[in-house]
Amino acid sequence: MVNSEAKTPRERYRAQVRTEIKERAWEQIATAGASALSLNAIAKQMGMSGPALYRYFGGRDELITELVRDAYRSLADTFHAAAQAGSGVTGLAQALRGWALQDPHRYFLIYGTPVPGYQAPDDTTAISSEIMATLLDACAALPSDGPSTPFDAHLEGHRDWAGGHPAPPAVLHRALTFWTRLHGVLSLELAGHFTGMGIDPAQLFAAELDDLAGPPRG
Amino acid sequence: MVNSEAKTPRERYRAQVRTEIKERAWEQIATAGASALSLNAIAKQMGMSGPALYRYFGGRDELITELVRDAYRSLADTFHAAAQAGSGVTGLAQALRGWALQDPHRYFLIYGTPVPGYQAPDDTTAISSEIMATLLDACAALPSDGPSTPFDAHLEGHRDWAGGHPAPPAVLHRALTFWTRLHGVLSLELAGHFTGMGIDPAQLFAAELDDLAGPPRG
DNA sequence: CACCATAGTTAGAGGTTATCACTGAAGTTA
DNA sequence: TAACTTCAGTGATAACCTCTAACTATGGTG
Repeated sequence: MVNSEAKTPRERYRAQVRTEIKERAWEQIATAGASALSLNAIAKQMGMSGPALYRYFGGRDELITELVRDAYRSLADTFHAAAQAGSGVTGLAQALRGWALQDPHRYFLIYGTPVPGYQAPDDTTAISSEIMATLLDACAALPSDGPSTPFDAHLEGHRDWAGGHPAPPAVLHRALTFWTRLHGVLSLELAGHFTGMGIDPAQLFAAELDDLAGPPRG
Repeated sequence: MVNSEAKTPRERYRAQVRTEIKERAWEQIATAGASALSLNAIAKQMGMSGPALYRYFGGRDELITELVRDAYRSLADTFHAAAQAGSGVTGLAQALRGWALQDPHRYFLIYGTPVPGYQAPDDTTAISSEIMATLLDACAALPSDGPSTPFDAHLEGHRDWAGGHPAPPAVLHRALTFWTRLHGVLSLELAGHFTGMGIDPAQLFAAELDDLAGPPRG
């Protein structure tokens, strides 16, 4: 018998209830944000009473941690798929934006305001570097490169985060700015800071992407 | 008698208590984040009992709104001071970073994950455009300019947010990217996404700033 | 001094997370 | 089949939270 999946019926049931709880949690997060996530409400919605959920999750924080993990996993999968589609960094960027717009609260759960005491568990940083790896691959495939900047020199000495990826500093730099710039536009868009301004976030995003994927800056 | 300030002793007292409440609220936000702000705790800390605070603020939301307003005001003042110091966009950028690092939660209160039901009152958007105006002034003083991009054309038709500032689209574009790019680096830094990576956020920020203030991109 | 607007109080409704002791049912073993 | 063990779900309870309502007491003002 295979150890990994579907062992005892009890475990099957347990896993099913766990995923249903998470589904309800996602619904709740999608409508009201992570701060409004209520174990009580989820329990009531599932027809059972409050403390029952503590059989499945140690508490609110543990549930949120699990959701963060799932969100990271989802983004990593999206990135992998986009990378395999082979449309380079622009494909990755569009995949990122699509993923973010599909559920803004999920994006904020990862990249938004950090919750007070919470800190990401180790495996999320593993998934995070997985994401970074596919981004680095895409950036390495771009035509390189402009003059070396002082920051490139700094990166030469601090490339641990790249997980041993054999890319020149300029590529690391590009991946980093890809991340920060697109996050800059995206997070402001999702937070609604452009709504009152009348400008089109998609075009601003595209402009940043053009500047990123196009010219090796000089 | 002057209408504007220090009228009756009661109003003086009232204003004093209001500011003390806000001070405590800021302390609380600085340590535990905005989501953990508790009127009850503030009241207890001030030696009075819960509901007393409702004489001074309509509720939690109204207090937070006030804090958001103050945060905007503080940032606008910081920007004005930096602009008057006359060190251009780099001065503005450094002022922004210093202001953000001085109290990260205050930054997130403005530019972080939007709180569920809350939406900014009108006057905060007024302050926001005040900030944008000084940024536009600084950007207009930069040497211009590269080739016109498609997004510049879009901005030509959507420049309402600039509040009638007489700047060419390229300058509007630059101000916008100044905002989004620096916010990208800054928000990720404040959220701690660089801590495990070993890179220096200050240098990444500086690199983005160089790219922004230096070459009219091509 | 008398009056009254208002600051602050307690009580309470309704919400939350979380722990505890208990019940009852399901699965396991003799 | 009968006995036993494990565990899901329960209600009660504690300790918080926001916010409303009614009441008291005090300070400023006619």
